[in-house]
Amino acid sequence: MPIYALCDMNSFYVSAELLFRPDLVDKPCIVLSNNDGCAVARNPSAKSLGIKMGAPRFEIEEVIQEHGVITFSSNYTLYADISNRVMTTLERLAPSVFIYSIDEAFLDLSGMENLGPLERYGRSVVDTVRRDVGIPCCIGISNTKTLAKLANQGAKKYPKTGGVVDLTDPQRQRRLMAITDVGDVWGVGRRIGKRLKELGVSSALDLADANPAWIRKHFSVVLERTVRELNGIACIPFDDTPPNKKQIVVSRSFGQRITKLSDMRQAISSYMTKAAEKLRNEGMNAGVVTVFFRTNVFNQNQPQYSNSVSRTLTQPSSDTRVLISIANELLSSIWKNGYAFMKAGVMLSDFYDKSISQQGLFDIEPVDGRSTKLMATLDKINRQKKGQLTFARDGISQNWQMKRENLSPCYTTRWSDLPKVR
DNA sequence: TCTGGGGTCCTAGGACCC
DNA sequence: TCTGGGGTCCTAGGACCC
Repeated sequence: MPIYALCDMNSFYVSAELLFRPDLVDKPCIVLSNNDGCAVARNPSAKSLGIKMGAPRFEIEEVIQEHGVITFSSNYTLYADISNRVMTTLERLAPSVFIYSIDEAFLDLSGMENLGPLERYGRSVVDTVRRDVGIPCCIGISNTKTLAKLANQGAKKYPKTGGVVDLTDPQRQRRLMAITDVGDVWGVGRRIGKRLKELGVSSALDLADANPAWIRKHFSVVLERTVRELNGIACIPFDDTPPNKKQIVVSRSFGQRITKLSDMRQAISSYMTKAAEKLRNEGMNAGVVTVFFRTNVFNQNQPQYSNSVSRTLTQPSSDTRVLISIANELLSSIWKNGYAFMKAGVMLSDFYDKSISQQGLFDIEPVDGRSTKLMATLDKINRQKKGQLTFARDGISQNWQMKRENLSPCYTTRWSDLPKVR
């Protein structure tokens, strides 16, 4: 039987911020999403004030003022760098690591149960990450990913576990599932959780004991797999080779509403610049370009308009200039005056490997080697200093840029922001 | 007034073909 | 004029995740 450990950072974004602000550790702290829109990370002290994950800022404004909650705008450059450090540490400690998200990784411990108690191993991982990177984490261990996730939640929820739970024992699994809400099971979201409860399935244990065929009939194969995983049958492969991306999306809400086509052009062009950069990082060309935008769906008093449009390219490309020009044509085709737009984005999909797609049988245009070289040079310069070279259409004024009022410095990735020791 | 962004997987249904 | 069944491919939309 396989053995998996899930290592999950505690309040990751806040923990990353507090690494550089140890003076604030005892205060309630939260990190806000883009545009300072809602709370996406809270330390325990902020959680105890009742600030919920994803709560819009205007709803918690009172609590913030009353209790002096420290708010950080999200600083993804910082979090990505700290995440890299954690993952590198984990790779040193386990034979196989699958990075699941910026703050979570599965470790494959199969065969290691003979080397001593798994719980002791888990504790050594927690201690090492804490010592080497400074970030607190919890470990859950079991025979399937879904059970490892459950174990991890137990480790987070019950302090006396010391942040490590070995859930390989079936009796222990049942005990924990009995006191876990079905909505807290990995793979059960708000909708399905509600429907399950209406049908009398209210705990994780109820779900584990449900008939898989019945679940498949009333829900889906996805939930059926969850049932089997809760019973210790691994259905979700470990998968330590991340598959190639199938689509790239760059979208943002604006700091101020956009009403002019010229502003929207700037925004779309700058999103496409980012998307094309990601695409080249993947070593891919995109065959389909999509542009979309929408007004504020929360404000039903304003006239609403949202639309999206796609085009299939005759020649897949990763050239920023080509992609921007197509995106702008698409934008013109669906643009309407008289609306206040809140959000827009671009999507690239239908990817082809660069080295293969360049010799397609039906290529009409010869492959432009200069384009590839130009883009490579551009990426190199921008890697050294972000945003050094941009496309004129990205615009200069950019008054639609997102709001980030409490942005912390890039402590670890920009020389000028390096913390100073006095 | 103020409500994130970036992904994946699955399914139902339409278009089309024989 | 009547009008079956089976297959494939594609897309939109729903649900989930962090």
